[in-house]
Amino acid sequence: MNIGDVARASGLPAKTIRYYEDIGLVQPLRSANGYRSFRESDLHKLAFLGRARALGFTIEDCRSLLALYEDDTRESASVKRIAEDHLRRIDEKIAQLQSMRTTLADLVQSCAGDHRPDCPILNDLGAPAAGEGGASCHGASD
Amino acid sequence: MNIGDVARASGLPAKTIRYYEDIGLVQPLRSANGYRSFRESDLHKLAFLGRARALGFTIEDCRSLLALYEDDTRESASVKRIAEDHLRRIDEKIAQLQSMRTTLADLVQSCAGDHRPDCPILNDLGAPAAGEGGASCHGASD
DNA sequence: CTTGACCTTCCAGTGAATGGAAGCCTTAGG
DNA sequence: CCTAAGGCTTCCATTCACTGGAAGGTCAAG
Repeated sequence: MNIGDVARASGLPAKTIRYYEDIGLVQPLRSANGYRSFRESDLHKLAFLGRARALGFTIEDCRSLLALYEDDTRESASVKRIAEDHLRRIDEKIAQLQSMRTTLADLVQSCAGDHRPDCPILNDLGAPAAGEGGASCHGASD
Repeated sequence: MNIGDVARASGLPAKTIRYYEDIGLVQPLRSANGYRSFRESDLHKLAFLGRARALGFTIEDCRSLLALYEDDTRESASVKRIAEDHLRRIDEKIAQLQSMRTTLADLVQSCAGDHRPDCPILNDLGAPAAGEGGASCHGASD
């Protein structure tokens, strides 16, 4: 299979597949013409990677998961640990976003959104109201 | 004020403040020795930026918000539009993370996490169970 | 022989910083 | 006067996971 076939079959862009080869996640063979030649097992790996990435695992997590997947002496505890760590990171992210969301929704709600310049959103960003409802949300945004 | 003072006062790392100058968000003066010299108004802007970033606004959003902040002929509708768009993006992100979370929590819950190799998490990533609970979560992860 | 769809490599850019190296400036102490 | 510490400067590289694009080789159909 050439890269285009694999892209269609796995749902991953060809660019991404090349990138995954670059960083050593898959090692397709090469045909005489220099084209990548993917085996079934490569396709299977790529599908695995696609699903793991869709669940938000980092590339390094994916590398570990793939190694465990191919290791029949693995302990499921190792897999679970990675998944639990990731779950925790997701929960943190959700909490952070929800905190932003609360503050932001308040601000949006309080803004008239008309032709006049008065704006509680800008007021808050310029100098958060002491005590209640300031944009005092902590933590990075990404 | 030198950059260190402003960093302490605004809570932003000096590196970040230099970066904000680089991309034109603040324009501190320079002292004879080449050091950046921040006015009160610069500090105020940086505090504004810090709060806007903490709410997850992008740098480009911040640039627009800052321009509106300094424009007394603004219409609050312009501000509200930016905030509403951002709120929508946050909601999308939360929804996406929650969908991941649901699938992942199911998988984690179903994994024994012991010394044996059998692992529903890897099984699912390797070939999602048809019908129910596959890692069929769509959309990018960042 | 040409066209068009593939494929290749390499380089650059994304967002929003962050880390580090190499080197000037300033101030306090000896 | 010399030195050491700490602050400041610039510039370059790195992060993460791709993505876009240029320049060019390959292949099958007409």
